[in-house]
Amino acid sequence: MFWEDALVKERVTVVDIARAAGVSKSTVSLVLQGSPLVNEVTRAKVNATIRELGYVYNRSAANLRQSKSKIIGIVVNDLTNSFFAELAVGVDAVVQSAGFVQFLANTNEKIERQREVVASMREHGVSGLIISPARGTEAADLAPLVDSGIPVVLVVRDIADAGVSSLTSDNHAGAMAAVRHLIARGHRRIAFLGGFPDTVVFEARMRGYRDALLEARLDAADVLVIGSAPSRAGGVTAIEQAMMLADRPTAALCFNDAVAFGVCDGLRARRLEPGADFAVIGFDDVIEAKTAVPALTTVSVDPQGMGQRAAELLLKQINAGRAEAESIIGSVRLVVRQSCGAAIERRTREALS
Amino acid sequence: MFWEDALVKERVTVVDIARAAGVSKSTVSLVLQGSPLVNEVTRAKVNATIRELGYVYNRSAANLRQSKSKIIGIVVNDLTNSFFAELAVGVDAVVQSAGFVQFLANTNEKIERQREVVASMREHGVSGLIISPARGTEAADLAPLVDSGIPVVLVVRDIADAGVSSLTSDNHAGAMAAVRHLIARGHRRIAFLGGFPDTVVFEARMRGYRDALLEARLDAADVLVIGSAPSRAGGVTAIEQAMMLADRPTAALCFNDAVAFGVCDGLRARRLEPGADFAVIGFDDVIEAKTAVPALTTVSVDPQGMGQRAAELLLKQINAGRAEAESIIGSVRLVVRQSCGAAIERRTREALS
DNA sequence: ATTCATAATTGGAACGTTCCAAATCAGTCA
DNA sequence: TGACTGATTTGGAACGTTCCAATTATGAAT
Repeated sequence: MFWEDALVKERVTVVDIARAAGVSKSTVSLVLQGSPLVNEVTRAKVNATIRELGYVYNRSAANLRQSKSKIIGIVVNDLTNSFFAELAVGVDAVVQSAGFVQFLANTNEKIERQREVVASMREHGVSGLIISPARGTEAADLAPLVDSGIPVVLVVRDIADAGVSSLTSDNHAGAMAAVRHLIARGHRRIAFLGGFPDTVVFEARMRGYRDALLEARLDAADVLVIGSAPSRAGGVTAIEQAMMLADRPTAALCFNDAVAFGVCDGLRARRLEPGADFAVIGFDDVIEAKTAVPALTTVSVDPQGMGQRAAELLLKQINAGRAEAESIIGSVRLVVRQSCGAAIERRTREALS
Repeated sequence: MFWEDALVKERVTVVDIARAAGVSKSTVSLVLQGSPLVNEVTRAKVNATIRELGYVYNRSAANLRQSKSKIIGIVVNDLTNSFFAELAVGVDAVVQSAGFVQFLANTNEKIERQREVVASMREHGVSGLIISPARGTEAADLAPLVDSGIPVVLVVRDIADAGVSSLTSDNHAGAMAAVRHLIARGHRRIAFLGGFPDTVVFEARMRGYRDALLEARLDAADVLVIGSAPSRAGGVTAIEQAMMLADRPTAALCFNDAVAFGVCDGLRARRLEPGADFAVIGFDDVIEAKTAVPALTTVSVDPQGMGQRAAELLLKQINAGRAEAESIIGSVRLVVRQSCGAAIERRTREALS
């Protein structure tokens, strides 16, 4: 074992570079920032010494001086859900290319946790924040952030009167499209399964479901909407409950894809084949939706693209200084695959003709 | 529209607090750090003014002064894979409780991207790094990090001679256990499906598979190991290829759960029921494994727990200054559920008796 | 030679903390 | 009273950048 003395030597700074390259620290700083003011040959010399001495830029110092950072924060309420994981990679992709790095925190729907992480991010001087707020978050919770002029963009769940930008999807229209499709396929008893009833997303999707039913003068019975955790496990319990009903549904729109997968699982547990014996439609279009069997018919909100757009919106606001809050409602489209039984029906129809 | 003048006023700092509370900035600093040196009444007074003026601590400044931060970095190669998402939430949970915040970056297996994010994290002065290295990462890629004394813990994939701590799982033993189980259930033609053959994880699991076969004097034909992307889609293609074989397998150990789900999908596409007509075993035990139908038999590595342990190991090293590199090989256990057909066999056996 | 413009470089004062050494305070004891 | 405690408090110099204003070098025009 050696004493590794080399490790103990102190950090190399711009003045070390300056001394070694025979210029002033100001010049080194200019080079670091890629300023066009410095002469090509000195720039080369400086860059050479930087490499040679193994200099690493100290962003803490820079942040302190300029009172701004190349950091953005992203806080989600459930990273375990593919939807949010994909959202995060979408964000990551664009912030990385912009030379930013992201703090990521998971709140697990705990509002206290959220308060802590947001405070911590503020102390670290994030330049902006993308947040999918935990259930029960109020405008007041975001106030300190927006008062201090930090751009915030809400994703997925909007908060009324928060005065910040938001990026949501057209949940109402998506749900309507899905239910209309089921009705067109001949279904008359359609359930709405999964999700926490006290969220604005649930509310919007459920309203879309109901409006489509009403439009077709169908029964929108309360027993047919069954809440649950918005997870695969929640889907299993929701479909079980639905199958207890005296007058069983023959199709369901699910709160999200995770629930839809759970519903398929629950169906199979009862020896029912999703897509053939029961139509199921999801919401989100997570990556597995395409490859699952049966492939999931779902309302595509493109989580990764949503993350990208959120990040772009945030960066725009950061660069613009203080920008107007804008609310974007992303459009959404029904992508018809196997799980709603459409393909099977087509096949039988073809066989008959 | 108002001109929101209030927003423009500059940041409040410790000297503002000091002035307002009638003490020196040193005292305020002491209070901030919870030092026992300060008198209770002044502490209270200071805390009051802090709240009153809406002070927010500037960690950039503190980091600069103390040349250390409360930031750790975590870089994963595919956040879209539930395994890594869960790993990340495990890490998040423990670092958050320790008052740290995490930079999270996704490399998408791009080694260039990885280089960039690691460099960026270094500039930001992370106190430690948890990394699941991208395919093809070499010890040399981590050298600058370890030379500068930043603790690093490798997760999932170890790198030979990197001189850093690592936390992997006993892939060889897990694979053996799984295959032994299949053999005990009467299977004789067992495939190994999915994964990139040039990774150490693949290598270890495949060796375990092979050793179990050899142990039982069974044929370990090369055609039965079929690589693919370690994803759901990869699983679909792998099983398709396996079913092309003249002498088809009746069971498969899959590289990971994502592949296993894909294999189930592919089986169903051919009207084969996983668990009844074909036994499949996964690897990882991601959260959906339990609720899927059929519930997935899999080798449990507890990704979230793994993230936690990795974070604990890292924090230990950070606190200890310079610690010995330790390699932990997490133990692993086969959790038998439905997809390997065990339950079904038991049922038929019971029916016969 | 002098002036002027332009290009390139530079010293030094910030930024908001922490931390050391030193100073002040309030008792206590001779 | 004065010296001696222990408990609190406090200036001021760092930390590694950036940025302003000012300086020097270079060359062209007079």
